[in-house]
Amino acid sequence: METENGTRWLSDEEQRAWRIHLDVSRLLTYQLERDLQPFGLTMNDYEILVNLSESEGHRMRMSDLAAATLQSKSRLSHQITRMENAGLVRRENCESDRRGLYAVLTEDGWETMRKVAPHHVESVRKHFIDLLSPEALEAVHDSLTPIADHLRAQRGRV
Amino acid sequence: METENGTRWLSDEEQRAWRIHLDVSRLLTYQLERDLQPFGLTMNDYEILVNLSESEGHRMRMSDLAAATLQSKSRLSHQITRMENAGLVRRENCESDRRGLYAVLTEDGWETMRKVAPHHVESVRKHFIDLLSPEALEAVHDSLTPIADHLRAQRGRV
DNA sequence: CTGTAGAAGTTGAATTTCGAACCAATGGAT
DNA sequence: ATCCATTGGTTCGAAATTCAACTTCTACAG
Repeated sequence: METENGTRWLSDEEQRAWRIHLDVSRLLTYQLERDLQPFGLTMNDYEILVNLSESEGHRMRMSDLAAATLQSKSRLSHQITRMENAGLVRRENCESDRRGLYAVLTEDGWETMRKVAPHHVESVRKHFIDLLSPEALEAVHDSLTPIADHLRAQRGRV
Repeated sequence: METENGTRWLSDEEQRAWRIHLDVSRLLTYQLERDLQPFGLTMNDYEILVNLSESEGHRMRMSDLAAATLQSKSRLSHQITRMENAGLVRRENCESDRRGLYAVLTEDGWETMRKVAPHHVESVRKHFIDLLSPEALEAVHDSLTPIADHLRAQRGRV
């Protein structure tokens, strides 16, 4: 599986596994995005709502939120501005650290979350979870976990 | 695992598997994108180069290319324009169907491909393939395949 | 033939994302 | 106390993406 210049090319199995992972991840976000559209939300919006909903006080520091959702600060900042305009969240400043800001779920944001969540879960089931046997589910989880760890470690590195 | 309103919420295992898949797919594209940056290419660029390289005559119809790379026609059109400006591909029209266009790899595009491919493969290995045991690789492939099929079937549906 | 629905691609404007530069506040060193 | 390197966040301009409108051509029904 190695050639003159020393490159370890992918075997057929490796190729296939890699391709399928790539395709699924793209097709899946495409589909979930689509299922969310009728509610006027994007996956990004939704994920932020989830994170805030699960946090106490329905609030999170901007940087924590950025880290949790794997977005750049810049991108999150824009994102929150849009959601603020849509009335889903508001910014509140943080008195313990005067540089800091909280993104806080509004009543409207909370309501939206409660309304949309069941549909989104249904969507995730239909297009992913329910297509996996319990064993497959476990296999996927166990296989992917070390990769996630590895990638998170790389994340900040130069 | 079901609640009053009939929603089948995700179990903890399901949650975890789902989250990890999502995270891996994001972290991975982020990382691969990064590894490609020194060569002045994006994953999109690269994927188009691959597709063209593997096609006979180093050419593909725009719509086939769009389908193969899961992009919209519009997006592909812009993408090819950029790559054309970068000298990696050129458009050629198709005499069998006068609406049609081929995207064709230029000599430069081909050279770039040959130069970059080993690094990209190395990157895919380092951040994905080599972190999976052969069994895990097979499990991932087998688990994800039906999902990909399902999603491709949904794809065009209204 | 002719008309017309649909396919192939492009275009342009609006939106989103990225990256770098920026400002303000913090927490240690000295 | 005073630097000053870092952290938290925003902003700006450039690049990428989306969405709808548009043109040209094909295919095929009548």
